[in-house]
Amino acid sequence: MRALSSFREFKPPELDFVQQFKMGELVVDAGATIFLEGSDSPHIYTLLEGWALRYRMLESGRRQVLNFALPGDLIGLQSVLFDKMLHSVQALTPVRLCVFSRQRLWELYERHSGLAYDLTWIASREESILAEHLTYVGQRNALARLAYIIMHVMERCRKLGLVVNDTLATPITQQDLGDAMGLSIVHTNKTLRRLTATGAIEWRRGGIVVRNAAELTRLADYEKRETQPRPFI
Amino acid sequence: MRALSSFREFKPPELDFVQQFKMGELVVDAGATIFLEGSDSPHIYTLLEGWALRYRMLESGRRQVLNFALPGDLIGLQSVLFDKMLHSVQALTPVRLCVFSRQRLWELYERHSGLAYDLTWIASREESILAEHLTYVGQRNALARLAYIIMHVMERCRKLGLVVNDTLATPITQQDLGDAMGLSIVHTNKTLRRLTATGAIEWRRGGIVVRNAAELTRLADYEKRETQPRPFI
DNA sequence: CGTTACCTTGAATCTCCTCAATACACGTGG
DNA sequence: CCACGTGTATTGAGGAGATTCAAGGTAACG
Repeated sequence: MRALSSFREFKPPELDFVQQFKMGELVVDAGATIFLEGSDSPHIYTLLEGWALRYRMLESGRRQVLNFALPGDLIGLQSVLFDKMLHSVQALTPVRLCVFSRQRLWELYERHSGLAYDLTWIASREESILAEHLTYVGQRNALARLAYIIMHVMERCRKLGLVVNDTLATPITQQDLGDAMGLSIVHTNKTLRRLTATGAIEWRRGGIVVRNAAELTRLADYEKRETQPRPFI
Repeated sequence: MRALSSFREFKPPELDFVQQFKMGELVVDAGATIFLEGSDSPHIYTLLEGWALRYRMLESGRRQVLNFALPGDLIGLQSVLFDKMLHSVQALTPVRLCVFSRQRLWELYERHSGLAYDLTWIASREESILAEHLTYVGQRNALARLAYIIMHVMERCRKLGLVVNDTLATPITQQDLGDAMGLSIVHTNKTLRRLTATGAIEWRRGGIVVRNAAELTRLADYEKRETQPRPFI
């Protein structure tokens, strides 16, 4: 419930609306497909707990990971705006979802302009994340790409309190990282070993440790672009 | 004025609002920067005439072209939602812009839920275009990437009536294409020559001719994802 | 204790990049 | 009208980075 509100305070009527907007909860197994590209679902979700993956599958068998979905993330907005989903979403762990009705979204736009604004904001933030990924995949080498995507995930998880002792427990595999940054699994592995060798991070089965955050940022050749949301007045 | 409405019919009150929402027109020279990354503008625009480029510049001098802006496109929504632009926008030709006030956007959300919905829709469509670009840059080779980006531009321009006799007059350079698809200028050129040699397209100074659309689609290894907007009820 | 998913490493190959040089088109000023 | 500068396109050569193929190794799980 608080998931959506991670970036601002709700007003009481908004909270009421969101509360009755909620249709229930759904729990899916690890590995299950939450949305299939091309499908048309009557629901949208917010992720309450667990990890998920947004991706596009090609006929060749190749996969482009678009982003990771974390608690608080809205999933399936596209199936509201378009007549079908344009990417798939898969659970990486057992996942708990909050279910909303697609129908009642019209009401949201008519009665709660603040929440409508938030939806535009969410869509636009997703866009800017993809823009950043695209910039890395298009313009940087494997080492910088992997350093970046690890930074990106760590940073988001840090804000959610999922990072303890600079350690993040995550179901992400090297295959996932490679598919996100347009690298083969072999090159991903070799580059990840190089990255570990610098002492910036440690890669473990089921976890990532950041040993030297400054070095990681440097290796990612990261140019900070801090943004603040502009609140709805 | 009709630019924004390219995808649906406006209701009379919405039309009224948009009409008085407009603050005037702005004309900029070819090469001028419309938005600079990191800046904070009190205006947003729609492109009425001409070509523009959305891109991110890196300190290293490399550039990632995110997308091309065409007549009807909204420019600068990010400066409303965030406290700054996260990419730059540059005019490729002399450009005519319709200027709107950022302030009055709140009004739009409060009084015209249909238009608010449209803004979310626009943001989400931009996201899905970036997802498709990312998929190409991440998963396909130079030939498919270039075939794709040319298809993409031609398709959008076709809908705007800018393509006559399968020919598009465009200010896009090989450098632009390369920066969009993450390829060096040299490799872009060589691959473009190969693409021309197949007979699929013809590359001219200031123009692209599609000689064999089916072949171009095949070379792009394109998997069609037709979408319809879901109208606001 | 065997199966499965994930990680690791070496070798050969190829795509794509950088460097370098040249050609072509267009506009400007002498 | 021609010389010149500038932005764009073209081509060759050499090399770095990434891919594919192939073969193991390791941890988790029933």
